[in-house]
Amino acid sequence: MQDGLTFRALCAEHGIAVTHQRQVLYETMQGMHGHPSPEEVYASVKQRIPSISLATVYKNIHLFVQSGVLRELSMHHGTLRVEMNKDPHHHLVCSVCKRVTDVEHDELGFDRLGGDEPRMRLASGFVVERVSVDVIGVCSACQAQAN
Amino acid sequence: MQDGLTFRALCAEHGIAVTHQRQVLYETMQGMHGHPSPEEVYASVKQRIPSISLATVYKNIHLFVQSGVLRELSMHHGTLRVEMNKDPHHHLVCSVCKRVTDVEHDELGFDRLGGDEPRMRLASGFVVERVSVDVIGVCSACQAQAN
DNA sequence: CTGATTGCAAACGGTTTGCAGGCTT
DNA sequence: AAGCCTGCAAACCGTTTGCAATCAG
Repeated sequence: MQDGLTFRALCAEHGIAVTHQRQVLYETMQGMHGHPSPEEVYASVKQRIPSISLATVYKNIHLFVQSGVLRELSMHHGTLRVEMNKDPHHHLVCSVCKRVTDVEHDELGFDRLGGDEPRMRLASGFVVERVSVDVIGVCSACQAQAN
Repeated sequence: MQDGLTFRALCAEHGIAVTHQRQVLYETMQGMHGHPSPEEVYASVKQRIPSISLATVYKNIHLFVQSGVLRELSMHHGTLRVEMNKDPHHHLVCSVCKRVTDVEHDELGFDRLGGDEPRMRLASGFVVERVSVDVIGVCSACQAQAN
């Protein structure tokens, strides 16, 4: 099965050990769309490995992210979320139901946003209240400490 | 004292009752800069009302935000943060120390970001890893339900 | 064989809730 | 007087940790 080979290669590439739970975890997550929470991932993986523990899910999600196996992750509505969409995109966060939906960069029309028209409506029907931009990186203080 | 008048007016305007702890809470928060967490606000308010409880701080922060007395709030590093900066701005989040710093829109130079140069450095020395844009608003499903 | 990884259970930190007494309107 | 607001303590939820047994390299 080629998935097996792929995962072995991935692990070798990133210098982490191949365990059964890691492989199943990885495959399961690849099959999930959106922004699954650890609990959701756990529930899904449990179908294939009923004995797996939530702690293992957490440990390995962190490992995947640290080692670069998983692309990125974002903190939304207070729980850890993993980003499954590998294409460049942004997020629509509903202030009522808190659901997070992806949008392509182009659909946003940034040239019209950010100014003085807070109530614009996107093609999807989403009414924009405000735009929050987070620039993630390393501050100069932490760069200095890194030596 | 004019602060008292201002706060009374604010409460009337937003239809909430005036209590001593609310007033002190509000004044204290106005005097804080950055993105204080409830614990930080609590510690600060405690200096003027030693008997205040953390639960009251939480309840009132939520009330302030709900009723519009406080401008906006953002969820960063998993804890509730209140936005004290009323000017339009964005956030620099350090991926190492997690500290959040404000940036004016202009300093970001969006025209150069978002493309294929992930490692640009801002004037402040902050090295950009990625940009995360959240568009907050109401999705069409929730608009339909609001009737 | 040695060290990393697992599963469990207990600890943890931030947040919320139920309740009895006190305060605002 | 009626009801909202407070402070306390317990509950809660998502996440982390310590540990002994097990597994990968």
